[in-house]
This record gives sequence, C-alpha cells and structure tokens, in this order.
Amino acid sequence: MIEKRYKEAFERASDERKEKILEVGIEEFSSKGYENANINVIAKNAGISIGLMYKYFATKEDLFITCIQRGIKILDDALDDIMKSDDKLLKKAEKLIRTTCIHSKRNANYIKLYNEIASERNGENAARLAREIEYSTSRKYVTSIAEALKNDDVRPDLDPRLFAFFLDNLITSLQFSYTCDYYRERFEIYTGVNIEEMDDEVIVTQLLKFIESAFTFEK
Amino acid sequence: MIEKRYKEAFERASDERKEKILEVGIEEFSSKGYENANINVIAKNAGISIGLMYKYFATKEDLFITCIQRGIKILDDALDDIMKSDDKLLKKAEKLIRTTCIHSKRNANYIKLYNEIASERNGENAARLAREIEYSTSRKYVTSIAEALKNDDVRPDLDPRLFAFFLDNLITSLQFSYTCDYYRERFEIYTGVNIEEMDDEVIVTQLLKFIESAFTFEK
Amino acid sequence: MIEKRYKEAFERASDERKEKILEVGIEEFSSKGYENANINVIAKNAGISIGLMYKYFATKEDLFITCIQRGIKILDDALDDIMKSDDKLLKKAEKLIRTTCIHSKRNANYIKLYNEIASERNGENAARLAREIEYSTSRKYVTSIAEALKNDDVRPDLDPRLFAFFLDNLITSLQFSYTCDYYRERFEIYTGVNIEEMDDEVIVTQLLKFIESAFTFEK
Amino acid sequence: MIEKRYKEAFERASDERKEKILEVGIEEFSSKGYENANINVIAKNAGISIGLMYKYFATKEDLFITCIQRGIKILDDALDDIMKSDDKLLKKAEKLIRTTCIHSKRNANYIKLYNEIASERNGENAARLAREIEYSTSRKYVTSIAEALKNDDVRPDLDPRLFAFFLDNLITSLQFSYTCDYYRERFEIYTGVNIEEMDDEVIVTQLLKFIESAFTFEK
DNA sequence: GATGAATGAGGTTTCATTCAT
DNA sequence: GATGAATGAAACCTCATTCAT
Repeated sequence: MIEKRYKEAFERASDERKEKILEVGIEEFSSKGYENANINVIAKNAGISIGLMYKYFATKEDLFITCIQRGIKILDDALDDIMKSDDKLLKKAEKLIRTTCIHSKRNANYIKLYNEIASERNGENAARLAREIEYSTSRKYVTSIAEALKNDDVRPDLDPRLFAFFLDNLITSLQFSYTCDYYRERFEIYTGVNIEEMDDEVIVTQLLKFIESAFTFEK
Repeated sequence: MIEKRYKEAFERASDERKEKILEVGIEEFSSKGYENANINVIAKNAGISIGLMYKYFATKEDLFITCIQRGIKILDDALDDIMKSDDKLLKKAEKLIRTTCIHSKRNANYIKLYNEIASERNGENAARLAREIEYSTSRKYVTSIAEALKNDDVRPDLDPRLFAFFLDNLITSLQFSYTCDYYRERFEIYTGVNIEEMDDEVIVTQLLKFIESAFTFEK
Repeated sequence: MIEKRYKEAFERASDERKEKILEVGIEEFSSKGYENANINVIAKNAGISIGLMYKYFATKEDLFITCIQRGIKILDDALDDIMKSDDKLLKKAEKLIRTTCIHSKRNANYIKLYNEIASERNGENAARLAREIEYSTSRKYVTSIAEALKNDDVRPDLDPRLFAFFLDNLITSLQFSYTCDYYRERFEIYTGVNIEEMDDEVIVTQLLKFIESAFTFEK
Repeated sequence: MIEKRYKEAFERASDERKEKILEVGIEEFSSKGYENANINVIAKNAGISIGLMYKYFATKEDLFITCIQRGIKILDDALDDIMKSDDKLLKKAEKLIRTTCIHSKRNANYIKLYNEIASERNGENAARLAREIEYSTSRKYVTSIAEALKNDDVRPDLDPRLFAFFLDNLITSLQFSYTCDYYRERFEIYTGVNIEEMDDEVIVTQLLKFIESAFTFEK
C-alpha cells in the first residue's frame, strides 16, 4: 500500500541516522511548510551533507513524503490500540477522543504535517497521499461502526461509511485545533478559551455527547 | 473588524477591474497555493501591468488577503440568509448543509483559498485571519444554538459554543471534501463514491441525522 | 555661469510653489541620497502632481541639480558678506569659521546635498557641477589671499591658489563634520566629543590657530 | 575591531578567487557607486555564479563592506610604515603627503570607495564604518602629535586631537582631489591646473608649508 | 559512501517617466 | 495648466539540484 519514496542507500543508513533525518525533516516541514522548508537546512541540521541527502532521496518531495509516512505510522499505531479492543463503539469513541487530545499535544509536528498535506494542490499527489494516509484509518472506523450496527449498538438507519467520515472529520478538526495556528485561534473564537488552557475532559465530555447521541438516537 | 489590505488606488479602480483582479487572483492562489502563485501572472491575466498591481497592493500578501476577504464576504452573505430566518435550529441546519453542498461546487475557489489559509504557519497572520474569517460565522452559530437552548429546542446539557464549534467543523470538512484534491480523495476512500457523483440529498440526510440527534438526544 | 535645469513652466509657477518644491526636494535628496530619493514622493509632499513635476523638470537629475543650485546660492550669499568686507585675511578667516559653525547647523540639508554631489561618479556631471558650485567661492578665497599677499599680510612664499584650496578643504571638512553621519562619527573619533556638544569657540580658536600660523609663519 | 561581513565559505575560497572578487567588486562599486553597482555583474566579471556569490556574502551590502575593509587595510598599512618611524612630526608629515600623492594614483579605486562611504546616510552604518575606518588612523595621528608635544617639537598651545583632525582633513581632501571626479575638477578650479599634470612636489612643498607653520608657529 | 562547491532560473518589488484627459 | 493612472525594465536574492572529488 505504501510506496517507498527513498532510495536504497537510505535503507542502508544506520537507524540513528534515518531517525535523525526524518525527525529534523518533520520539524522543518511542519514549522515552515513544504514550500518554505529548505532541504539544505534539513541536511545540515541532520548532520549530513546535501550530497548525501540526494543519495537518500531523489527530490525534496520524496523526502517530504517519507517524513509524512513516518508520521502516519505513529498516528496509526495509536489508533490501532484503540480500535482493536472489544469495547463498544461509544467506549472506543471516548478513548479515541481522549487519546487525540493527548497525542495532539505530544506529536504536534505530525499533525501539522498532515495539515500541510491537506492543502496539496497537485491532484495526483493529493490522491496518492490520501490513499496512503486515510485508507487504514478509514477501514478501522468503518469496520467498527459496521460491527456496532450488526450488534444493534447504534441506530439502524445510519450509513456506516458516511458516519465514519463525519466522525473522522470531528477528530481531525480537533487535532488541528490543538496544533495549527489558524485552527487554534479559531477554537478560541468559538469557545472563548485557549485550547491549551481548557480542561481536556470538557472537550471529551462535550464531543462525546455530540457523537453519542448522533449514533444512538432513537425515536 | 476587517482591515483593508489594498491601497487607495484600488478603491478608485473601476468595479470591472477590481472584479477582474480579484477573480484572477483567487483563481491563481486557489489553484497554485500562496507560495507558487505568481503575481506577474495575475497581473497579466487581469490585463494590467505589474507596476499598477503594486499601486493597488503593497505586497503579494496584501493581494492574497484581499482575495480572501472577497471570498469571505460571499460565503458570509450566504450564511446570513440562512441564519437570519425564524426557522428552528434543525431546519437551519438542513438549509445550511444543503446550501453548503451547492455553494461548494459553485464557489470552489473560495473554499480552496480558505483551505490555503488554514495552513498558514505565521502565528500572527493566522490569528488575524482567523479573527477576520471566523468571528462573524461563529457568532451566528453560537447565537442560534443559544436561542434554541432558551426555547428548549435542544438538549439542555450542551455547551453552545463547543457545539457550534463541532457543527462548523463538520460543515467546513464537507466544504473541503467538495473542493480540495486531498479531501475529495479522502471522501471517496471513506464512502467509496466520488463526491461529485453522490446525490447531495444523501449527504444532507445523513449529516442532518448525525447532527439532529446530537442536538436533541434525550434520555 | 549657472545653467538652468528647469523648464520654462517652472519659472511661471508661483514663488510659493517654487519654494515648496525645492524645499521638499532638498529634504528628500539630503536625507535619502540621490539614488534613493523618490521623485513621486517629492511631488506628493510638495502638493503637486507627478505630471506637473515633469512639466517643471525634464528628469529627476534636473530637479536634483536645481535643488543644489538653490543651496549654493544660500551658502554663497553668506560667504559674500564675509569676503566683501575690508577686514584683514585672518579676521576674515575667523568670521568664516564662526559662520561656518553656525550655518552648518542651520542649513544642514544644503551641506548634505553638497556631500551628495561630491560623490557623483559621472565625470561630465561632476565637472559641470564643480564649476557651478566652486567657481564663485574659489574666486573669493583666492582674491582675498592674493590681496593679503600684496599687502604683506601673509608670508610671501605661499601659493595663493593652493593655499585657498587648503583653506577651503578645512572649511568644507568642518561643514561635513557638522552635518553628515559619517563625518560626525569621525569627528568624535578624533576629538572624543560629539560635535554638537562641543563649544564652537574651541573649534574656532583651534582651527584659526592652525590656519593663522600657516599663513603668517616667518623664519 | 573589524567585524567580518563575509560568510565562512568565502574564507575557504582560493586566495586567487578571493582576490578576484574583491578586485572586481571594488572596481564596480568605485566606478558606479553603491546603489548603481550590480551584484550580478560583479559575479560575472569575477567568473563565478550569482548563487555562489550569495554563498560568500549574505547581501550586497556585506560584499560592499568587505571590499571596503580590503581597501582600508591597504591604506592603513601604508600609513603604518610612515608613522612607526622615529622621524620628527614634520618629517612624518612630509612623507605622509608624498605617499598620499603616490598612493592616490595607484589605489584610486580604494579612495573612491572611501568617498562613497562618506556619503552613507544610514546613521547606524555610517557610525560603524567610521569606527572601523578612522579609529586606527586617528590613533596614529594623535599619538604622533602628542609625542611631538611632549618633545617640544610643536607649539605647546595646540590641541593634539583637533590638530590631528585638521591634518587628516587636508590629507583626505587631497586624496579625493586625485581620484574623484568632482574633487578633481574642483582642484583645477582652485589651482588652474589639472592635478595629474601638476608636479607632486609643488603640492608637497606647499601643503607642508601650510602644515609646518601651523604646528610650529611661535610668537 | 560522503562531501559541499557550484549553478542559474525565477519571483517580488521599485520607480522614473509617459500620456490621455 | 494640471492630473495621476499606467508602464515595464531591472535588480536583489533563494534554493533545489548536480557533480567532481
């Protein structure tokens, strides 16, 4: 599913070096954005020469994508833990929201990268990235909802794929609100409070309330 | 609230010309993104010299912001029509979703611009833009929900500001799904259908269902 | 001697307007330098349109030269008063130095313009300007010294033209030290004191001492 | 005292290249002035790409300053040879004047650069440059005069710092008269002779006469 | 494998000058 | 006489990428 965008030489590099390059790359791309990120600077900060960087990655874009793939893995692993459990859908949702709050603070840079991708304007790239990033997540959401549907845990008239989509929209928006300048300000405009100063539990409670009723409402 | 970012000379230009410049600018910025947009191209396509462009706007950024402000107004006016009515909250929501579907197709470029802004990484700019763009919208949402709360139209234990925030997240995500490459692909991954080929009414129905129960659930 | 560099239309303008244009021009040129001065800004600050400015002056350079000519006249008139008197050479020198100190503060902008000219790199222009500016002054100096020579007021073995040249070098350097950033700092480096805080009389006394002996030394 | 204004990459360049860049830069800056000098032209004439130029110098200004510093060193070294001798003040002055005449012809471009700096209008820059350029020279002058004062070689009532200042004014003006268009014409206006055609010895003799009596006059 | 010097196209911005009204 | 909108050449600077060592 995930197409590698690095050269063979990169695989042969030490784990420490691989780690360092991606870490520095994520930092640069997430803080400056793709266009303003400077690959020469990334090389310098990673402690390697620019020549070697091009032995590892064919283009700036490839480095960028590889950084993203690294971020995806982290986020995906966290989601896995939650979705693999036997909890009921609402319990999963609760865990999901709570984990999102915590993760967004801890892995702010990955989220920022994700925001960067979301504004990609090259249709081809955007599509490929979306498949790489969203496929695995979407499966987990849809499957969980479909299962809940089978178990009569949720209202029978919902479309599991669209509901998964709505759910992910809420989670994603929340992530951005924790990490991206624009969305943070937007959060404060809506709520009157800076998201960093708000108690996570208020968010968990309210968002869960929003979702819970969405899923379980019955006439 | 909205700070003007054009020079006086721009005000003096003919309406036709103002229109043309912003239209061309929006097209360029939304299709290429801020960094890759080329002011010389915008000037040429708008039929004016680059020198005159700089008589109208002090910097590329100012032109960009002015394009955005133009987009905001269009979207805001549409929202106004809906929110000023005497309809109940859910009726408003229904109109809102339906209008969003239609508008997103018609004014795709404005939405794309909005997506571009949302990835702004200069904290100061991001905050200013967020205030310009979100304030008015957020007031309308919050007020409508607060009123519904007073009239017992919605569950009494919801936080009107957070619920307004969640609601807008859903609407915004939907807009992006209609217009931005990444989000369009993502929509298809979730639903299995290209959003252009999906009947809007399915989206309206399902999203309304999601929202409706969120707002009105009662034990 | 002085070639006019303005168009006929400028002559026909009101005195008030002529005054204003040159005043504003001198301010702009002396504060920013020729290259960085902006003729559009000068027009605006003088309260006329740029189109009219070009009815008055054919080029930016012509405006500059006309501003300079205006400055020359002011400085030259002051010199005239001193040199036309019947005083002996040293008395004239004393008056000259004292007047220089006072004038340099009052007409700082004219001096700055003069400094700007002195770095002109177009040989043709430089020569023409030098003739316009220096000719009259040099005559006065040389004549005064030649007269003093005839009256045995000064040492007989001095070359009146070279001594006039040296004298003017000292006066000119002093003027710059009062008005131009670089020369002011240089003055402080040499003397340890900011020239604005130094008592003019110390300068007068010391420079006079320097000159006096130069002229009158005898074995 | 002298702050370096080039990047590390410049240090690593071959001496030949460093030489070439500064030489070409000095030529361009001294012939066209700072504003009209063109960095692309300098790069081309120095045989390197513009990109590499910017690897060596962060800005046009930095290249300019580095060219200046190069000129300073040359002039300062020459002064050093003279002032370090055990000669009496007047002997030093004689050597100084004679060397100035010779040097001004040989290193005309350095002197022109100096003239360019002297019209700097950014106060901060001007001050910094003055300190870099004048400090060392002024110490040498003042020290020599102060010593002469101690040895009763000069009149006791002179202020060594102001006299050093006056002396340098004369030398500096002479340098400009050899090298800068405006000052050359001015010299001819005063003396009736083009400075290139005048016998240096006349200048040496007369200027020495002017200075000598200034320093040694006694009642 | 590793280096980093070198390239050069390309974009933003300025401003003297023109000319239709 | 007066206006000011309009022009467009030209300059500084950036950075992805190459390649000789």
